[in-house]
Amino acid sequence: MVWRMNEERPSFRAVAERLREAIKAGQYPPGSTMPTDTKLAELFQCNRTTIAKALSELAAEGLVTKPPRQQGALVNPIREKIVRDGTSRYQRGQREEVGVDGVPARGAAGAELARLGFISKSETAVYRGAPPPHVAELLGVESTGETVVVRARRMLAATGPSDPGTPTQLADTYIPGELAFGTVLEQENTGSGGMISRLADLGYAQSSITEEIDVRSPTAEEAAALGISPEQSVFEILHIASTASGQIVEITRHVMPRGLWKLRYSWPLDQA
Amino acid sequence: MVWRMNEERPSFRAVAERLREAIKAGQYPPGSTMPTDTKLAELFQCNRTTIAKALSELAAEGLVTKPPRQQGALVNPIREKIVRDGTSRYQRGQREEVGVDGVPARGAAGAELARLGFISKSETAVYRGAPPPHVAELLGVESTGETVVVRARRMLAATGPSDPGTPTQLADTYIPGELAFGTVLEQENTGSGGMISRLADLGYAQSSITEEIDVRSPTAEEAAALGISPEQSVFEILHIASTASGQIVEITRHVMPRGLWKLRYSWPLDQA
DNA sequence: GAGTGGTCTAGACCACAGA
DNA sequence: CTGTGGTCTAGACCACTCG
Repeated sequence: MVWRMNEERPSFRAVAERLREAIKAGQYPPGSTMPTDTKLAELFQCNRTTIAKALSELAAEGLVTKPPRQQGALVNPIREKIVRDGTSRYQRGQREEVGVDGVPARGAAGAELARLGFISKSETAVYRGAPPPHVAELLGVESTGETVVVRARRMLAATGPSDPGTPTQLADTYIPGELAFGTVLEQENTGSGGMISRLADLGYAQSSITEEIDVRSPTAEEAAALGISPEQSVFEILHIASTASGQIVEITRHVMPRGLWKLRYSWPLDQA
Repeated sequence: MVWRMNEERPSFRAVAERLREAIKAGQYPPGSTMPTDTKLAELFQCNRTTIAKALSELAAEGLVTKPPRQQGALVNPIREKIVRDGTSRYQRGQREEVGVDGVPARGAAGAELARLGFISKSETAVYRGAPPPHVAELLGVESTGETVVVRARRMLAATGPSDPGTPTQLADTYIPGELAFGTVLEQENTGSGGMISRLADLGYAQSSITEEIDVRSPTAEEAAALGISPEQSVFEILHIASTASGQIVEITRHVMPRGLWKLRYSWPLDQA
């Protein structure tokens, strides 16, 4: 037997590194399928387990995904990270470009995707329900029954109209029922300026935003909906919008694969 | 042989879940050492490899660390996540409480740590050097030679003066040499108000901030310096400070274990 | 010298997918 | 049906640490 001695780094890491380079060099282009583990194991002269561990590293980085029950890992079609500019995306100028909803489809996110050569797609479901407990507490509603309007969106990046696209984020918006029940906010399409403008029309103009950012492991459902491997962690951004009087009128929970995004915030300093 | 059939979830995940609960229940208290893999394997009636995979999950979440060459995983002493409030920590009110440097030791971060029952410690090294390439580009300096003043800090949370503490973040600040060479910015202690006030004294008052947030795998050095397992990802926050004229006067790169922190940003909206 | 964690292999079983 | 990936086990070696 050949003994790979102290090669300074474990062999599964060396395999991962070689695969990483092969992907970057274009040997396995974006969107393509990699050889099966068995073939890679032959190629690298090692055990299938070693290949699996190496691919697991790449999956955690978001470079590839391993769709369940499908042969060969999938190379992520999106190469550069998408930038989410928190402070500019909700400003007036951006909002006017907004497409179907408060979170812009052709606005900030759409522009960033376009720069990378993708078009933005989204699926929306609107229904009455209850928010998760920590959201319910912030909104001051019960976390059971029908206390809020939920606007659940799934957003994707596609190379063209016929491409089903790669999921980029889940965004669930919760609006207290007393503001939203029976209003246009229960319609899928909220018109020009989106949800934020409609809330303003109803007398709930947003005046300040807080966003809380956490990184955690995805639930099985999230991993499936985002088409990522469970070893890749996700951003969870809790977007909290308040009126000038301090009332919280809307909370959106974004869940995004950590390998796909970069976040950016800009703000002026107090002049002392 | 006992065949664990389709138990709905793989056994390594079940083991991870039981260990997670045992830790939360206080069976393995914060800061303590868990039994060796071998003993856990006996306890759970499974192979050592299965235990290793379960512990690897917990390490990725930041619940435990597996220090190299030490027996038994270490339970993370810090239970709740520390909140880093990006928008408030650099405002004047916070900065006046600042201890030894621009990033507050007894300021914002110190207050958050105190709330969790910890005290803040830090180590600082100041020297002339070159920033990483992407930072050099932003600063408009070369990425070789001695082009900037580097203020490298390592911050820790400790339970008391005698506790060496748990590393919470690395923060490297880069200031262009033409601003900083020969000034008080090359001293370890920059006095009241910290680095930001000294830059203002020198005519480079900061007027706006941009922060870019990325989540990635740590380098081996970072994992060692932060005392985390390599499977846990880290936040990399690039903090960019500009003057009113748009000149970038300081860039700080924060590297923080993702399991230890939550980020928060707040800002007012344009009134349309 | 024993024990330990990290690594690697060989081999096995299963559910499932595609031919 | 075969092939595949996910999972698990048994067993091995190594570098290292601790008595």
